[in-house]
Amino acid sequence: MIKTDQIYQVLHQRFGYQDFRDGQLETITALLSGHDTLTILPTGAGKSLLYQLPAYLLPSGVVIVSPLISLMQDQVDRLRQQGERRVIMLTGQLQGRDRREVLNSLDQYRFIFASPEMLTNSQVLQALRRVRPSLLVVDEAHCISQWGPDFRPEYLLLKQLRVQLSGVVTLMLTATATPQVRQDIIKKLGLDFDHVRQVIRSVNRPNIFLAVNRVEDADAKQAELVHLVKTLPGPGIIYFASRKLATQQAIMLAQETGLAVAPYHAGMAALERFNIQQQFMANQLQLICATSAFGMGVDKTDLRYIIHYHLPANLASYMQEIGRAGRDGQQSVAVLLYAPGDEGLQSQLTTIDLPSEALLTQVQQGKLQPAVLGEQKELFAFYLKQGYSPRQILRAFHHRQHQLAFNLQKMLDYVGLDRCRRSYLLNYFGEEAAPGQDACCDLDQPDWERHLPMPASPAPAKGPGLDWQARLRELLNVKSWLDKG
DNA sequence: CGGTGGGACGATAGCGTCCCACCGGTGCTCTATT
Repeated sequence: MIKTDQIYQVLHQRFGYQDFRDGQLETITALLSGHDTLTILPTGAGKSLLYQLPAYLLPSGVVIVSPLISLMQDQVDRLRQQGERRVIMLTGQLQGRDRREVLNSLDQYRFIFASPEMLTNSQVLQALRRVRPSLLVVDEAHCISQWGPDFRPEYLLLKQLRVQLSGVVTLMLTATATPQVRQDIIKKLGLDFDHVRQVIRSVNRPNIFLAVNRVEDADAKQAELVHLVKTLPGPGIIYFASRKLATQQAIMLAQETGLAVAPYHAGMAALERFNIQQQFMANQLQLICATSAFGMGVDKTDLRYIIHYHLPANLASYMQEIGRAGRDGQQSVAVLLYAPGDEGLQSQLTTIDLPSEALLTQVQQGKLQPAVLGEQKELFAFYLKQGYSPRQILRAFHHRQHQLAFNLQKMLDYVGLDRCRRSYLLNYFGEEAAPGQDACCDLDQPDWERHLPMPASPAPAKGPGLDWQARLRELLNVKSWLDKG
């Protein structure tokens, strides 16, 4: 049994902190006494320490499941800066002899980072079984619920991974999860809800003002967007549900406002995406026009506004996206622009084209190639390979469709509210309504745009060789934003 | 659902209008060609 003073000793000596922050000791104690734990803490609250510290008290390695290679890279870099050398990242980059060597000596690593896809590879799994890890960490655990069923189904195989690792103690980490999502995460990992310790802190962000600006049509929305970007101090992010529009509006806003703007979406080259994120962090860009691809791992503290040009798919995504504002505690705003009919795009995006049962059956029996299943062929092939019957698969997807439609409806209900938006959001996240506060939402303060105590924008950085306008021209010249839409 | 691009058509020489089909987000890994 590990004692509390041993925990503090590691905290002082290894990490150089005097004391824990809210939720940290509770989580670490639960893990070290063998309890599976779900911890929900806001970004910046020190979630990495929750597994880094136990790693120095446990007898074997810690496996961390992460949805993005860039997130893993950040963690690996940070650990190496702290002087930790026993860190490895298992990705598709690691091939051939290097890969064999790493897998053969996997037990010498203290921190093993990997994607869910990599963890279900049979060679990796075999190596992991030899390691007998002491702790499995699921970072950004809401991805299991959000992405697992219809985008990255390997997330659902983590349940089997846990069994094969003899029910390894599991830590689930996220910044936002509704009660429904919490239950879903626990269930999809094959854990028993009643036996999982939950360390949950409020998702309320009192310094983020909430507003919905209703407009008549696309033209009015355009005008409102320009008005907001000219009025609100930056830096900021505008979210779109289409790559093309994100790119077009970035160009338009650069011209209209003279700000340093760049688009960001998954159709752009990795290097370009990396550069844009770096420039944004360094204040060389003041505004990003992005799809939902932008955000995870973006830890910029002084974001002043998040505007949504389109509806997000659900309130959980909305909360994650607006939660990127105001991490410095200063006044910030989240404005959702809504024109009648906007929900059409999002409802289309969340519609899965379901094949007929007959077609699925023929693919299952090998009479037809999975290609006949259309764009979602890999997804359906995955479930068939897992041994589900066509009927089971279709039933599950019908259920999923209802759930997605229901979640979108909740998002629309938020738009149409006639009472405090914050109370509604907090209720949705299973919390009591917060006590009244000065700057809350547009329904309490319709004239908010004139009265919010917004801090000034930081001066854009203009170091030598960091001229954003030249960068913009360069990007425009290669037309890469437009070609890859 | 709504925006957009292409083609047909009409009325008359360079272009407007209408209709229809199509598209729209998120990332990992592995494998076969340039």
